[in-house]
Amino acid sequence: MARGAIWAAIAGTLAGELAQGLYPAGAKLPTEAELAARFGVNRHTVRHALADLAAKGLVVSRRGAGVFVASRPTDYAIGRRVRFNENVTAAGQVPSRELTRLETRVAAGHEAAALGLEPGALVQVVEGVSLADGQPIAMFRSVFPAARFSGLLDALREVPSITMALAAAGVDDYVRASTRVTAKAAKPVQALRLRLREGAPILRTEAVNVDGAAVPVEYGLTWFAGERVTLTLSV
Amino acid sequence: MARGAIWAAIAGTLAGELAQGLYPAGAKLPTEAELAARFGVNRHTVRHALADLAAKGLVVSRRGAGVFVASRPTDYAIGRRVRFNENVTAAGQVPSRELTRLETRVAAGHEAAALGLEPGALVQVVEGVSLADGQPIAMFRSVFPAARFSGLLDALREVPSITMALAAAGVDDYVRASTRVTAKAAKPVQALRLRLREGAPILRTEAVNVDGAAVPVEYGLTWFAGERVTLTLSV
DNA sequence: ACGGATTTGTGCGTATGTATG
DNA sequence: GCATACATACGCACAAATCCG
Repeated sequence: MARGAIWAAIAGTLAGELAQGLYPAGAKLPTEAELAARFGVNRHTVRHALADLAAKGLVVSRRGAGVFVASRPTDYAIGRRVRFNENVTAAGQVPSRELTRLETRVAAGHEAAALGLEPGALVQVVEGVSLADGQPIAMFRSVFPAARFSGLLDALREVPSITMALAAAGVDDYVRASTRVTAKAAKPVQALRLRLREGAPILRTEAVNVDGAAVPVEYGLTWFAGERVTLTLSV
Repeated sequence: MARGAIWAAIAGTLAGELAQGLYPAGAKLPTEAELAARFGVNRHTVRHALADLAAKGLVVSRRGAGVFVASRPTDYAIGRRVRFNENVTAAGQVPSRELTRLETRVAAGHEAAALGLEPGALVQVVEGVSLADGQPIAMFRSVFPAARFSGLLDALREVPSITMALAAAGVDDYVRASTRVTAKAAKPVQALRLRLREGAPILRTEAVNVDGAAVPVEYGLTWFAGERVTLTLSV
């Protein structure tokens, strides 16, 4: 700890305590004065450390109120190629997911249309929650043509990502063909799953992913916790 | 100027002078003490402004040496999927381009070979300069099979990127199949276009892009201003 | 090669402004 | 209105890296 600047050591200590979950997301940190006393340094030195953490997106400060644990990830890139795991790992977090439904059923009208299927065709449906460092980031529902991906549901139980399950089904690459983004208020069930209050802002994206031959492989709806995610639209 | 923090006003003033090209890339800014005297503020206030500029990637400071104008963009990702606009926008800059040539002609031997065409086949050729925030980043020459992309030149006049022009021609996705990188010295014409001195280092990349069916759609040469770009090879 | 001057980095102390609760 | 807490700004001092004669 001796080598390097004092502020860097303090920032590292605080970052460790944040990663450890000592302070829950949204919690208020001790005041700058208290932190200065704790580490035995001037308040400016604490501020330098906090500025570093703020630049990394770990904390957010509000004048007159305090310094709070940021709800990460701050940014979620939405481009032609979106991989949840890449977004999360790029933010230095650990991605995980919980599956809440796996089923094969008849496609709804808009699902069949989005996937270019005949009305009444069968589809595989997977629903679940995506988490970063254990905190819910988004709910998702993905719909796949059942005729092409017969073993997909089994694969999804085995591997940790949709990308890998599709790869096992022979789709080694896919791109986002279209995306629509709307803002909604959280319904009770959504608020429960995403650990939000009812009525909290939700970002809803609707996307169609296609393979290299432009054939639709997935029709996906995702509901992001608006307070924890900023969608970044690239191109 | 009165509203807002002093450091923010100073940062804005300096950012404007940088954007104006008052200091060339790589040049040394006045010392913190000099800037403090110029703006009539404490050195800490100048440091706050410089820290802000550094966070935005506009300047780089070296202890004992000084503060220097950053040569942006620092990184230019070269992967299987390269889109100039994505690289530039990811760096927080505004992409643009100037077309210097649009023509249809007989393919040269190496061009036909790269695109898998018969010798003597016709190709569409577009040449131009890519800029980020108005500063030249690279010269490019792209060659396309004329038989497949008859309306491409017209599309290129309409849309701001090659990716979009190809999309209009039915290629909604393409990947970089091969890339070769060499280093050259700027020739007089290149130095003029890229606003470099003659003999300045140039990074020359030669790439073949293919569509989802592995059919070549573009043979491209790009000459990057070596002093302003670092190519990052990924995958 | 060396040493002093220069320049940025770090840290403390103090004072005042401004938003919050 | 009042106390609290972060934001800004000034001043001083020394350390560390670089530069130059």
